[in-house]
Amino acid sequence: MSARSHSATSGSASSPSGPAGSGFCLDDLLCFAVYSAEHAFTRAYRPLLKALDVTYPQYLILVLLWRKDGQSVKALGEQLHLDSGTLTPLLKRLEVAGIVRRARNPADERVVNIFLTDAGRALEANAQEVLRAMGSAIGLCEADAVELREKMIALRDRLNAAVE
Amino acid sequence: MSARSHSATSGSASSPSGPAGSGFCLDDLLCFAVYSAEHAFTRAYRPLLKALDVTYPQYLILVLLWRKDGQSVKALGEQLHLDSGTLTPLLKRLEVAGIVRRARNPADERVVNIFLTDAGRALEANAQEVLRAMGSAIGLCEADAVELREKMIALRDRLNAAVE
DNA sequence: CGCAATTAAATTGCACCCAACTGTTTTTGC
DNA sequence: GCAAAAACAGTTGGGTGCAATTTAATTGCG
Repeated sequence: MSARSHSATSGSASSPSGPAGSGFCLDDLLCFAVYSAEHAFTRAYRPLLKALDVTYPQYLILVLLWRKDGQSVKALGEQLHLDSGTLTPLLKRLEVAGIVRRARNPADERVVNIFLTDAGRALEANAQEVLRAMGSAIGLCEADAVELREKMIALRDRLNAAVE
Repeated sequence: MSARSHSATSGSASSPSGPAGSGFCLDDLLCFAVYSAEHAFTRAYRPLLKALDVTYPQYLILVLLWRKDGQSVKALGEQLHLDSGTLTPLLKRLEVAGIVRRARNPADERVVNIFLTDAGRALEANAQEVLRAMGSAIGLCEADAVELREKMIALRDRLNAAVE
């Protein structure tokens, strides 16, 4: 008898707006709430990141590198939950843009380490402005944002665990 | 003096795991929590939806059509926050799969209405099983799931409002 | 009525994301 | 030592998502 909650059954009284059909409402689904919030974040970031000339996933890579430079493709992938099929072309684009440098690890030729260029490091200053703008767009006090973030991380980890 | 919270400043004491660098930690960012939770949902749905032979965005379209058949491309797009550039090829794939039928609206030839086929309607029964499995993977009681969902929807709407 | 503005889909081009596979390099098990 | 297994990045192909443009149909205003 494990957890059995739905948040998304076709439940009797949960859809005040439903005009027709037998199905459930999209806004009843937690998965859709997360799906559409994610798109809203991407949309909100887009104009801000245009100033840095990077996309949102590229920005997440930069966040990791600003914190710790020279990480391997695998290490970056584990933190973002992305594999080389996504990362290799993305990192190549960052390299072409002059933001990172890719270098085989001499001690282990299987590994490629990613290093920020001077230009890549310089972007961090601009990113502070992005953070500030997003903080105000989110429109939550610090405590509420932290609580929501922790719940999302916990949800993510449970979902990942359920897929093994 | 509008809202000014970040949930994501490089804040003093928020990163217990931080080994290096000047930047902030990825898990400190609410946007990343949502980003990775969304991917976790997609990953969790993938094996379940494989039984129906549809992808996750295709499933969301079906949820809308099960509720109300014959909606226009525009109507579907407004509910999913997607435009015709995404929907047209997706709906064509559903049509090729024999799940929906696309038909120009005789009353307004600009509009294309999407109708479920018998096969498309038949999938709804299987979807109940998907819902049940996701409910247990989410691992939240109904009340917590509803609360989290409402907070995500509110966050999404604030973000969308911030982009105009 | 007639034509400009608007609306709906479709198209094009680019970036992301994943599954499946390939080619090296390193580690392991004997 | 050396062959099998594992690890890592890269490649390919298909689906998603969005900006910008195009085409066709409708509306609205003079």
